[in-house]
Amino acid sequence: MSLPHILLGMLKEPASGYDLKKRFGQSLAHFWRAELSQIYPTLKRLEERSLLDTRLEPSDKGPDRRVYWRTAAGTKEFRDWLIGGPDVGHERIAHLTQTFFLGQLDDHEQTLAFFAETKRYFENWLDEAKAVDAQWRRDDPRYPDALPDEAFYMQLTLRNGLIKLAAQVSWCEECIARIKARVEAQEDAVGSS
Amino acid sequence: MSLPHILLGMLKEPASGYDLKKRFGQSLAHFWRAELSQIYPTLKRLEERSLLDTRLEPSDKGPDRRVYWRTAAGTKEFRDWLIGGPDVGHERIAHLTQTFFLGQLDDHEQTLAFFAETKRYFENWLDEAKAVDAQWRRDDPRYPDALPDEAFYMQLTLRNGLIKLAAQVSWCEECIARIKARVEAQEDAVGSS
DNA sequence: GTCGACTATATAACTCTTTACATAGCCGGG
DNA sequence: CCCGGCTATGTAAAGAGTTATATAGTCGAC
Repeated sequence: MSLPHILLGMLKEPASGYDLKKRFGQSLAHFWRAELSQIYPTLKRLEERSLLDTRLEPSDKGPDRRVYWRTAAGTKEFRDWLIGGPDVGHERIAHLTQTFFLGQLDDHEQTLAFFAETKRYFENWLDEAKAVDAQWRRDDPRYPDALPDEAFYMQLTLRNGLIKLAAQVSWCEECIARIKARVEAQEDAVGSS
Repeated sequence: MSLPHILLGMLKEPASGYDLKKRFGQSLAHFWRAELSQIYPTLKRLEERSLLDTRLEPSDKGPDRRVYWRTAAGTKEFRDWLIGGPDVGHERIAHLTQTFFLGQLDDHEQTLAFFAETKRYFENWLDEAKAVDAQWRRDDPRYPDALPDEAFYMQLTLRNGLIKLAAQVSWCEECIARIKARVEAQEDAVGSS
């Protein structure tokens, strides 16, 4: 249920579907993704509900652009979404469903490879987040606590990434160490039997 | 794309759709949810693909139960899912999309309320996870590292919860402190102008 | 001059997911 | 005896989301 609200949030300034897709790619993409084929019909539906208004604009480097912006009703809907409290309780974390069943795999090399790859994934993402943090710090002397509101709250989402990704990496390290210890304990048991 | 694989994972032992829904409710529900209306057609499709086999069983306390279990092909499909590497990179975290846009809300009382509620949510969940941890420890002297494989990997998902939820709570605390500091800085600026 | 890359919008087909509804047997309480 | 709650299976409708495809203009490279 979030994409319509996210698009409303992004449409404080007028933009086309194509613009919005590009803006997703930057910071928002780390916690929400959307394809053009989902964005276009969603914008259309928001216009039908009078939460957005639209007009065609000529483009100097391609076909006409359909630009959307929030109506007063759209702004109200967006604010109600924010004021309505955090949208929590239905996260889906596929890699944990796999971890949950990993005991059905008898080969511990495969389970170690699973956690090694998971760790690599989170480490790469953490490095990326650290680079963004450093870049933003260089770009604005007010970083992070004296930034204007909009940038400040975006920085809070980046902080969430830094904290959570570090936690994930250390969880992976713990898993790997504990699995290795189990494997060694099993080998000892076999050796002494 | 995970529900079919999750159901295959749960169907190491035969079960009906109704059973599976109840099993979801216990530990798995924290990182994946599914309604009966999604489970039933998914089981049917898995049977059509010959990954499950089924038979009707009489029930002593209600209508007949349709019980499913994995075929050899189903077990292979399930193992391939686990071996295929972690399914990461398309998590969706709605409350961070809200945080991202919170700067568009001018009233800092509302943004503080947002983080207070987010913190409350994660704290409750963390308390629940700690209680499960303590219960499992009481129930089995092998807890946590000498458990049989299946229980051990489930414990790893619980550990993930304990680590990540603690990180989320401290992130919320940091956000609240930093927002309050900004509000005070703004009031000082107004007072001295 | 045409080919590939980028800009730009959109539909089709399919699966996933949620909410609501329909059906029906069993059981205990009032 | 009927009602509510639990067991049990399912369908309908709508929206969410992915992958593939179609169309078409601009621009630079070769």
